[in-house]
Amino acid sequence: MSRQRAGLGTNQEAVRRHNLGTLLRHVHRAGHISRAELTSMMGLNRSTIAGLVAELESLGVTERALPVGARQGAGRPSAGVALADNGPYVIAVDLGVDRAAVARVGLGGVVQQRTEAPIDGGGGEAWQVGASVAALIRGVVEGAPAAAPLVGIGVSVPGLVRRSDGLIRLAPNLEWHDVSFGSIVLAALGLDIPVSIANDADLGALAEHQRGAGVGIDDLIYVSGNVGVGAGVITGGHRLQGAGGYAGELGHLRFNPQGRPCHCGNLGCWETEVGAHAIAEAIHCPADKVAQLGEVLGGFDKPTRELRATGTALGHGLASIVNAFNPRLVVLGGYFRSLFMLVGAEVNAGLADRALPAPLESVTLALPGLGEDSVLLGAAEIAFEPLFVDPVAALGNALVDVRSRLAG
Amino acid sequence: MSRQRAGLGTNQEAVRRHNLGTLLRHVHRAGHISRAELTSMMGLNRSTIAGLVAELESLGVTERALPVGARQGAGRPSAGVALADNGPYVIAVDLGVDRAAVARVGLGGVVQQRTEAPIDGGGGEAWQVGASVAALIRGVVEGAPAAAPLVGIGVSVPGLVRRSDGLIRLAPNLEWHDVSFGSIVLAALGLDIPVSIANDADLGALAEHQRGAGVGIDDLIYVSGNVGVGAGVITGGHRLQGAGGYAGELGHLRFNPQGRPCHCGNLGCWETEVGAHAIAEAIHCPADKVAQLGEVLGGFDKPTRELRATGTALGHGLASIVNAFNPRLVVLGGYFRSLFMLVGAEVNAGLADRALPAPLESVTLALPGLGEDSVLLGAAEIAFEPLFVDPVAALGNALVDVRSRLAG
DNA sequence: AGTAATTGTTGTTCGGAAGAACGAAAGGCG
DNA sequence: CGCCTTTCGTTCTTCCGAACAACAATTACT
Repeated sequence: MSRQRAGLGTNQEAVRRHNLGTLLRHVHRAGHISRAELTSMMGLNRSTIAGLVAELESLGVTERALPVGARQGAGRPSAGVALADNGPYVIAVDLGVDRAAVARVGLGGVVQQRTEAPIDGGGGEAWQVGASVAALIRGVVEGAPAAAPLVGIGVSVPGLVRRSDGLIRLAPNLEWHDVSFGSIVLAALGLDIPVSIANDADLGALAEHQRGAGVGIDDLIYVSGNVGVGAGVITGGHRLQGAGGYAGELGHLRFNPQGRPCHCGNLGCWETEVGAHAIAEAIHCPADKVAQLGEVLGGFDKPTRELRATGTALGHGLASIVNAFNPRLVVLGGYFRSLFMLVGAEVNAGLADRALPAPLESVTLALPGLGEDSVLLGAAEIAFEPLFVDPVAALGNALVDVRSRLAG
Repeated sequence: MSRQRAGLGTNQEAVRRHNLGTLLRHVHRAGHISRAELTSMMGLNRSTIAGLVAELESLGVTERALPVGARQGAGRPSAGVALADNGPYVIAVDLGVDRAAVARVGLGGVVQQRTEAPIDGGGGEAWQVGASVAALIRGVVEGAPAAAPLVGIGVSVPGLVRRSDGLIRLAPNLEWHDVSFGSIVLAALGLDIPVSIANDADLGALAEHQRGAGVGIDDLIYVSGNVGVGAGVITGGHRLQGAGGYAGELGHLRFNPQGRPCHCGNLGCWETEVGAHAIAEAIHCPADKVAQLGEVLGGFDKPTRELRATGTALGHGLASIVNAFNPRLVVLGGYFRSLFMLVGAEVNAGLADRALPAPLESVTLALPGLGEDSVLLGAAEIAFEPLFVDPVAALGNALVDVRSRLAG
């Protein structure tokens, strides 16, 4: 779950910090869990768990709950650990091509409040979008209890995000270059809290791994069809980020060097065959509907010949991906969801035809288990992350009574 | 450095185990290191380090050494921690297409003894190869001090290895399917010790990361030209294995669908353009020399036009890889080493032409820092791994006086 | 009702990291 | 050359927190 900083020893405080964070991670994952389960899962003593739970309760994060329902055999029922009302929450932002979604999300991945608004995709300046997003954030923060601490903001962006500082290097469909969106939003809000920014497909992968179609699966890929084609990779239970954070740009895998020109400057990238513009052209979809390609595809009840060919191309590209990453699961998000429901047979056939036998035999293609909210929940996850690394410190940095601060 | 099992808490013994293992890992990496450096790197107290070092000394793993040379400023010089003679060692096996190399490797990656012998690549049955390898192992074990404990055996294989049990699923150039090579070697030796088996490119990546061109670089790829084309990926400092352990099969990325047939059944895999057979054909190298393609290429002093085209194709393929994984370093091993020395300009140009700007700007192509021994040292690394996870337990399982056991 | 099984609670033990005090070994300086 | 400063090893003590033991609480089963 956690990857330690290399080479460090474990000192006394680190033990407590890690155990407290791990316990909270379990509660976050399960929502409602018994102390007995925590004891067996964490491999610690009953009394140790009791101490940790007591600390979380005194921090206002969890509260004692009734025993969790189904039991087997005799014995005293184990007390439940549940998430507190007025517990910590985060703001999740999903920046799409034509709209921004903002939600207040509590522990357990509970969407407490949600709004969205159209944004000016093409020529919209970043500060304008930032102002719109800030307004949406104000809206969802209004509804939060004053006592609840705000841990941070997580933002999903359809583009390349530098992991060292969250700078948006390139978001082709927003036409952004080197935008420090975190600073923009914080300035518009007048707040100073941690902002985590990441690529939309990466966050889709994270969310599907945590609470979607990929629960318990430590090697999965979320392939996102969202005008451009991107992917998020979870390997060994961790996000594959790469040196700069740009890993997963699978839309620009070489696919057909005799193919069409891609906006990246090359010929025949995979995206030129299975990207939104290519599909829109194949089904004679008007250009202004490309951003809603998922809905358009959902309107089909039978695949056309062109769509079947696209499905095969999708499968062929996935074969390269399966060979390279050997995932157990590939989740098809964005408009690929609708496409896969139409031409799943062709996709699977194309994959089976081109992948190596060994990696092929253990892989499954699946639809997202969280529907459209994958990415938003992923944004919430990265915002929560500091809380699981060091609960006490993260709560110390969190903001309480955000509403009045926003007013002032 | 170490990835904990997910969800577990840290109990008392785990702390000591982790600290002892981490300290030993540092000594293994540096070879000779001062206690003061260990104190600052691990973030623990002086007295704690002293206790850990004392335990390692009593285990016979390290011994007290003179202060490490260069110092700055005043103060008492810090005692050195050095590797003990008669310390633990492993057997590393590198199974090539036409020869097997076997070495006795001590902590610090010190090759203490090394042999190799030709093996019957094409039709050689696995048990025959296993017998040859066992004989080589007997040879290098002969030279070991009787008191030194043997921790395990690490084996590198040019093929797909299942990570759950080390089964060799497919080694095309050995013509092996589903071979349990570990059991075969152990049976031939009459011993029972841990055997770790992995793909050659994976181990090359590991070794270059640990002590080669990629020291300190947590995101790198080792691309191996070794008849077939494979790759090992280190991401976030850890091996990218995938669900079954087959990740990194980049030789079968789709490259040119109008291209030549590949032995995997598809058309135009990258391997059909930059694989050994393709290159051999391009330079009119006789078929029986393909296994020595590296040496053959080393004989060129000027690239031919065909080789320059191959270099460009290599660069184009690497562009897809750089887009997908965003490494900071790509190490070109096997015959790619010789090829890169000849046509490095074309490779770099091909890469720069096709990769996305963001991942491109931070990536470097490099030659292996360990030459031909990358893979062998990687095999030693995986054999040592249990020692760093739990030194006391691993030494408890290790064999002492192996020579007499082999005789009996 | 009685027993076995499981868990919460409380007080104690114990392992090991941290900290303080002191001596040892170097460099720098007059 | 002696003294001071700096840094480190050594030893002893402290302290944190996980483990453990004993007992009470709560269920299922007979």
